[in-house]
Amino acid sequence: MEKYLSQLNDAQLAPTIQKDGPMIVIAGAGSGKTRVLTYRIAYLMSQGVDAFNILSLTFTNKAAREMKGRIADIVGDSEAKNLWMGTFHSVFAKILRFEGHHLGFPSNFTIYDTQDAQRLISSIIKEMGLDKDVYKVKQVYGRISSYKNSLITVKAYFRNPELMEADAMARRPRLGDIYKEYVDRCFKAGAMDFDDLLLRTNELLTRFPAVLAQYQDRFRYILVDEYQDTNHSQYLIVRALSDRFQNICVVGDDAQSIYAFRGANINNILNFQKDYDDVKMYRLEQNYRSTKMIVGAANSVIEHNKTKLDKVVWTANDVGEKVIVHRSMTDADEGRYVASTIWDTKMNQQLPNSDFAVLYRTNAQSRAIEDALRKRDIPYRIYGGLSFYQRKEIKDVTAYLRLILNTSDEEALKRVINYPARGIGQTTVDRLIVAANATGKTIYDIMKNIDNESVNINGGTKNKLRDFVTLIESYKVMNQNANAFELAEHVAKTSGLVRELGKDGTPEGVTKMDNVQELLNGIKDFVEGQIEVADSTGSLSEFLEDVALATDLDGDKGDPDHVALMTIHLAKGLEFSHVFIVGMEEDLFPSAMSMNTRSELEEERRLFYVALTRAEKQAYLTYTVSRYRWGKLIDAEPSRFIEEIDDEFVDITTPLKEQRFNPMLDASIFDDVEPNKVRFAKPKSPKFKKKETKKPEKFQISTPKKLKPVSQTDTGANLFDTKLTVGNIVNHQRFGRGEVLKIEGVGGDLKAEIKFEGGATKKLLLRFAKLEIIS
DNA sequence: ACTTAGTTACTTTTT
DNA sequence: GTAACTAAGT
Repeated sequence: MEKYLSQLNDAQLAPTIQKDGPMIVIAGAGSGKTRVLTYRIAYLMSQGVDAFNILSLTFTNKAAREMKGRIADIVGDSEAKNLWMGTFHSVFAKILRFEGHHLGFPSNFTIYDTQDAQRLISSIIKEMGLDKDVYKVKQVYGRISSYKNSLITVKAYFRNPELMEADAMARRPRLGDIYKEYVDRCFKAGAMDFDDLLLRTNELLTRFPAVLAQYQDRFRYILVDEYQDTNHSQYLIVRALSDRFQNICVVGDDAQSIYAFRGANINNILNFQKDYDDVKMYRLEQNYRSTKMIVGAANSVIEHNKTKLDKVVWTANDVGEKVIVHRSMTDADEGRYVASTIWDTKMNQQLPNSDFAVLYRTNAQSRAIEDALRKRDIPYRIYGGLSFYQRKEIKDVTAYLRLILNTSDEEALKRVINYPARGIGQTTVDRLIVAANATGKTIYDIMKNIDNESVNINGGTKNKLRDFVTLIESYKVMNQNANAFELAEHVAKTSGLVRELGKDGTPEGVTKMDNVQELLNGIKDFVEGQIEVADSTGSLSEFLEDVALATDLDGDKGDPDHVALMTIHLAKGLEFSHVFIVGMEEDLFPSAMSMNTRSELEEERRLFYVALTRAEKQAYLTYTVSRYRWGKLIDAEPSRFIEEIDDEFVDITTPLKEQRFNPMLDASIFDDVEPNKVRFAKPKSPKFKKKETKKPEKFQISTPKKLKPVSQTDTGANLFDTKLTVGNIVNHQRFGRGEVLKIEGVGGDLKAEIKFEGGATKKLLLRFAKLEIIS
């Protein structure tokens, strides 16, 4: 242990070896907080604390796994295995499996992901006969989620006139009723959503003092990482569990709080000292990660925030290079700049691809970067976005598995009852739901007893329902003996799912089939891997729990030498030698939706701070003059954050305020094309060049708004009067090669029907589709 | 009950 | 620029 402790500086050592009592570590970016946490746990164990008595909560499963690995290196595998380590959600899901029966939940309860939850809310809104344009599913879900995070239960909601009034004012007086129905239905389905995992834990600990006492006694030492991102619900759990021994160590950085939008409460970290007696506070301010330039730039940015703790991050590292700011004309140019800079840098300095990361504010920005990297043959990987487990074909398979474990799972049932199609339509399902709601039974129970139920369903359909129940029952029997992989494979084959996907010969269909195969492989790996793990049985339910709480960051397979593409949120906690932060534009970063209040803007700024501090050696900021967004070309303005960096830390290669590219002033090349419809992605069209020198006078006499709208026909003809004819072989970026079968429509509505290799026939708007004519 | 065409919202971030 | 959802037609 001495050997490890000697690796720490004085500031890191102090919190590491404070064994008992409440403490908070304010850890600046790159200051070695993970090291403090891991060594502290190892230290506790070396001081005789039993691993069983330590609970360590992290922000991602990946962080937990890595930390556990590092501790295992110090104290040995077998000891490290006994640590409770994971995200709030995964740890308390596990506890709820044991204790949920106190609350009336079965141990095999389902975890509803966001999609399941929103579907249920959507059907409730429909059943209640409410206007879906007033009660927007996402907004309703958001409200309910924030209530749960603030521990406002249905009861509490109806006791609080202010909340009810607020919803009534927002033209949603029935919100409380939806909330109530949603909670009831989840309960009946034996399901918890993400927020429930925390809310129900709170309920458990509050209502059952004996249970609380048991876990208080068990978790004598509690450590919480990324404390700045905890919400009220998580805060209360930590409070309750640590109340007896008060051996609580929280680590965080208020400057990196970026999850307020999902209920994280920055006050948890700002007020920690008031919550416990005699709190020891430590600060880690020396940054070991970045150059002086990057640290200086980041510090000067965060200075603009009003709400923050006093902390000065400094570094003894080299001065390094200034942050480079680069302007591009369009998002495609931006991608090219990023790709060519990566290429040049890695060639000149002999660096691996994995030294580079491209960070963006929104997932939608990844496409332009991807295209550019692909053209340069630079290996990359996109993190986040739609996770593997959220894809339709994967959710369909897991829905069968969920239903086998928990036939009350309403969302799983609705998903698969008629997929693949077996003649059970919406009407039948609606009637079953009505019957279920009226009797208090689950839909599955109604189906099982269909002969004795008074439902208005005809004999033929009843037979189909019986067949479905028989199918599921046969799976349940199999589940008693087979392992998760055998069962999943059997289900995929016999349910007709695989047959259904096999019929679809399109590239997408093939991909889907591959994905299902990958899922099955994953289950196989899981089953085999779990045999060695002591507290695991390799059961189907365990696999599904992993799936429900998995994120894309978790699995990292394939060639490790790739450029990483991800959102800034996802990049928190990671570091790269060279970091590109793209889309540094007003309305994008800071996001247009986060500029209404100071606190929202400050969160965006912290996000920028997080992005900058990911870089070890070099940070690049790029912005465009106009960007293709929502299928349209939008003018962009450099982000205010660029100017907030002190001049001494940045190298602005192109002045920010230079006359921006304006199609109206400089658009002779586009002739009479309507300016906001101009698409730069087609510069090869011969018409563009031909008209470059013609008719500038049109623009001198018209302002953009008064400009007579050009008819669709003209626009289309100018832009897309390519040589595309029936019979051409074309290449599409995503769909691959195909043959043009038909061309229809006029002008901007010009469509081509293309039969792609593999059999898919698609109608594409030529205005949007990027087609390359091969022959 | 299934198929097709049309519409919409997505594009702020995620356990 | 598309996927997912909805409404109308068969």
